[in-house]
Amino acid sequence: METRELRYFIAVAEELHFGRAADRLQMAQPPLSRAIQQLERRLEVSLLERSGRRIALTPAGEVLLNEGRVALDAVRGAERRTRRAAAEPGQIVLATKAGAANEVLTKLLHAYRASGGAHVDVQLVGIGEPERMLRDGRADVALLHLPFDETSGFELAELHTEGQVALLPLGHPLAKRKRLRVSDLEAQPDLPLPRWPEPDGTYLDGPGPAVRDHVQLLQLVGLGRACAIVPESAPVFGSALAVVPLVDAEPVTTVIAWPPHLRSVAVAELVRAATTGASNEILVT
Amino acid sequence: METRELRYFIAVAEELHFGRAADRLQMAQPPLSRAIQQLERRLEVSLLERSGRRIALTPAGEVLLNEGRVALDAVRGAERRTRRAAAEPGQIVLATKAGAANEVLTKLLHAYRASGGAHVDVQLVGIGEPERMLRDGRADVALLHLPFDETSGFELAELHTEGQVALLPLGHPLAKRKRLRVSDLEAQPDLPLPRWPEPDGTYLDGPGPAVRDHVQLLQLVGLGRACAIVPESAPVFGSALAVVPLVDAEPVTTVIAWPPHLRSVAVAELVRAATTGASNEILVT
DNA sequence: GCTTGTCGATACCCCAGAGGTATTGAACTT
DNA sequence: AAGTTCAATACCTCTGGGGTATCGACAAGC
Repeated sequence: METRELRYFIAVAEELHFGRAADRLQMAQPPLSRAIQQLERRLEVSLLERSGRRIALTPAGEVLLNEGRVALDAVRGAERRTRRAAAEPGQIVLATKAGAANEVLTKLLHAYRASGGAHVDVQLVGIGEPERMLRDGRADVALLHLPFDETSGFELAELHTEGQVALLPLGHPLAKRKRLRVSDLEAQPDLPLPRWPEPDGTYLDGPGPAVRDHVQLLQLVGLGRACAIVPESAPVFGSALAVVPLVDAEPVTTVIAWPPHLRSVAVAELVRAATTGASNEILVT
Repeated sequence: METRELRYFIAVAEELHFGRAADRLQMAQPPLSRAIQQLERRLEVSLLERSGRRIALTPAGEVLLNEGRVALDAVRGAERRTRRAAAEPGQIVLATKAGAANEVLTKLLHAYRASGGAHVDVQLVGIGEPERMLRDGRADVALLHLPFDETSGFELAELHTEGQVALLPLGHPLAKRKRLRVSDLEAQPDLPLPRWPEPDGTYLDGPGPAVRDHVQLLQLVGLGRACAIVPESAPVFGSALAVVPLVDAEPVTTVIAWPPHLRSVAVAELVRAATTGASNEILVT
């Protein structure tokens, strides 16, 4: 199976519409229809249910959609990392969520520099981006946050675990409490929890305001439009917000993640610096 | 980048010889040379060092070799699992090393059957094969053994941990001891430890006999040609061998592994049955 | 009911490019 | 210097991927 065929199938499977898929692939519809038929003939598998002019995925089609996405990411990752290895020899790209894991990151970079490591290009990006960048090869390592990021397929080392706190507007009744439970926050219809984007960038329906980044979140809380649950170390800047510990929120673990089977000495050295600096252990080897 | 190009490059990078690589790919040498040049031109990266008529990999070439292997496996895995999903709906292929993890496996299958799961096709295969089968899609789940198998890129759940024991021919001086250390075995030049195959099927040089499977191993020990270090639960059948506990051998952990991002309900159910039956926890989610 | 619009499949054409053979030319070996 | 090895080049063939025009089935509108 060629990556071209995979790209075509994934486009069709996601759009469930040959015309739109062809559009997205910048090609005409007839060759796309033919390519999918040919793929089905070669695999000897029916991937699409063509009842009338509606199309739906067969169970086998579902499998190829899921596995194909992973495979395509792996190919793209290989290509990008090869390009970067040639263009900037010895350089490493580290991706992390802007505003998160600040202390961990600075400690990590200091330890790495002290050990004489190569140049690290730190990319501070949006929600969910570090994971995507690591998957498609735009990054060599990433700092991810469990349980929010999907880490399957990566190798990990744990760096830091912390509790979460509630952010509330000053003057709110709950703001004076010494500690809170998550259910206390959920019981406030006037102060809903915000909605974060799904991996595909869309938002699920719900009462809370849709939120994109940390700054926006702080602003919304300050305006009394939402409350929030954030890791203890999340910066609150000078915002006039109340911070109340949560006793039953899931703890957040910061991990350093890298693609499997990595042989890059630079990345290995960075991981070593990170883990010995934080004196933590490796989860998966 | 197309999988064809990846296949070609990997063949050349492994053989470091266009003629042999072309041979392996069942094609003529000139089109292969051209394909690689074209790949380098498209990526704008020099992958091979052509000094005279010798060939060597550039650093970028090393990256592409490593990452490309993983990516190719992912594509092949997607294809095979799609084929199997269509050919045998609901069926799961579980791969494990023949003769290993017997009790764990039977307990697992019982728990799964009790929970009303689908049909499981159990493949008992050779050293290192379960891992390969999981990587290239011939299996949906595998029982692997840490620290021997390479588990990077998979999701895992721990099932069982056990110590290792020494196997010695009856009558050997060490056979009467109550316990041994690994260094005791290594200090016996007349009774070397056997050599197991590397992932590529070749054997490293060394004093011990090259060994392929468990039966062969038991025979060699019985003949007084080798000693062995095996997990406690490894079956010794009726062989007349001495079994002595080892106090400092690395413990062996049996894990159930599956490809990342799996949405198959059948596999999820099997993993659930395995972990609740063994009452153990999941390592990576 | 007939029309119109939508959407996937078919028919037919074109040419980029993948693969083959014959050959060259550079780099080692003897 | 002659011979050998091995990648690169020249040149040819033809598969098959992509385009346009069109058909045929189905749904909605009047």
